[in-house]
Amino acid sequence: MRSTKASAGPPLDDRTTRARIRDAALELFAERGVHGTSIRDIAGRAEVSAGLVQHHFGSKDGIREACDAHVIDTVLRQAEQAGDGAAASAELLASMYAASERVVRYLARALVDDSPGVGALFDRGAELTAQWLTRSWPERYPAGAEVTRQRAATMTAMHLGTLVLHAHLARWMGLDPLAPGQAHVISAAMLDVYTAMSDYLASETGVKIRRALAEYQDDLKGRKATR
Amino acid sequence: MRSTKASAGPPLDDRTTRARIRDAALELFAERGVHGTSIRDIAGRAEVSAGLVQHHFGSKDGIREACDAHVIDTVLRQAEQAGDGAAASAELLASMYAASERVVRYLARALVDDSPGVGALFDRGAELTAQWLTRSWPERYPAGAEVTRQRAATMTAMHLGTLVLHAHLARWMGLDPLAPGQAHVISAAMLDVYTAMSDYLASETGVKIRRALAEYQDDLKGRKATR
DNA sequence: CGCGACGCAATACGATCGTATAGTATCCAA
DNA sequence: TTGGATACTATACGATCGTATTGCGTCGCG
Repeated sequence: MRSTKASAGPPLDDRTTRARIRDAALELFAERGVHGTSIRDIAGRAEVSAGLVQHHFGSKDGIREACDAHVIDTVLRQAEQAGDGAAASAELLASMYAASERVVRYLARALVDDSPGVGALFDRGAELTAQWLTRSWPERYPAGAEVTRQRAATMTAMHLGTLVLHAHLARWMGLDPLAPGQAHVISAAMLDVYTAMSDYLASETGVKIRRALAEYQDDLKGRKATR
Repeated sequence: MRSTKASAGPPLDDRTTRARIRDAALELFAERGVHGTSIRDIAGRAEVSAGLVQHHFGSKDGIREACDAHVIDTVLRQAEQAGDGAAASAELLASMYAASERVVRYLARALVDDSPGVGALFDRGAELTAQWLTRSWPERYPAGAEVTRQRAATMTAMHLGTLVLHAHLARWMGLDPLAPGQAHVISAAMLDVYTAMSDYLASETGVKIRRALAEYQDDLKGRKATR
């Protein structure tokens, strides 16, 4: 049924009814979260019966796992192509934006909806960032050191923050950064923020702030050591 | 009942049973999201009956609004005290961490659970950041300009990203940045990331990247103008 | 003393949820 | 031709949800 008969052979996977259901789930999970979406909602958007959703994915958790798997597959595939050039996470993000809007929107929600699979994606991004830090400043960020892990994780969270909080950015900037072709706005803005902060930290005030924080941390470390 | 009789007169608000219910709601909403939390869950954690929750807040949406109002009140109160020194958002974040762990954890979830009230908090943070940008670089970030709005919103999202993604940071760094007394780890890491990126952007590669992006944006602008 | 107001629990209700089951149509292989 | 997968719909069931209702005890105040 549903004709088009397309190519002759194997169940190529995509654009099948199963894929349409999965895409509907991706969209609704991204919009309302997993808890806020019912199987009947998904069936409605995919224009099939609720029973069919269950037939293809077994359970609601099955749909979620299928969504996670599809997103992970897409992201990792893009990550390979993006190479490991400098600022890996920024490029990776950009290529993902271009790959599939649906996947990116789901990813943005899944990062705070604690899906175990998508959590591994954060880890992968943080790992790439850590490697980049070590490559750029080997003596400052040794591989595996605590400081390297902390900086890499924080930087990853900052970059992904612009993804996760896209709704607020859209409201405040008057344009949706997840809409097709708008990703560069965020990339440019992040780069510009780094540039501005670079100036700021070189200023008199910036030097003072850095020194104050360094002293505070030394103090903290000293107190911990003598405790 | 519940003795202590405390002060004589009016329902002073806090530590009343009503406040205990609200705190339980704050915790559960933060942990599982609004959709993932039932009124009976809240009643269970507050050790009261489900009917009492309804009696105090009217409906589930009423509880949510009460949580939002309490968080907004707490945050704004902290924002006043924190002054408007440099890097306002960082200081504001730090003082909030110290004020109430429960409030911060709820805020982290509410920022991606689209609560209208908490959305206004993002706006307030972005506005403070925009003002700081304009004060620091008046010619580069004029008040009200599009570039100022974009940079301020992006910077705010980057900083709040470390809040919203705290679970991933906790997993990757081996310590919960929202635990009492751990906020400085993120502050220090963010500052260090800015410092590192400052070095990077001054390097040969960094200059090349910035030039490439500038050309890309000029190209984009030109194409839009001649279209 | 009495009588509302309030804090609180218990129960009941309709709606909706995830899921199980039964049934129909279609198509490929023996 | 037939028979069993496969794709798909329809319906039903038990659990849980938000909410409304009712009732009980305990104050404060006339």
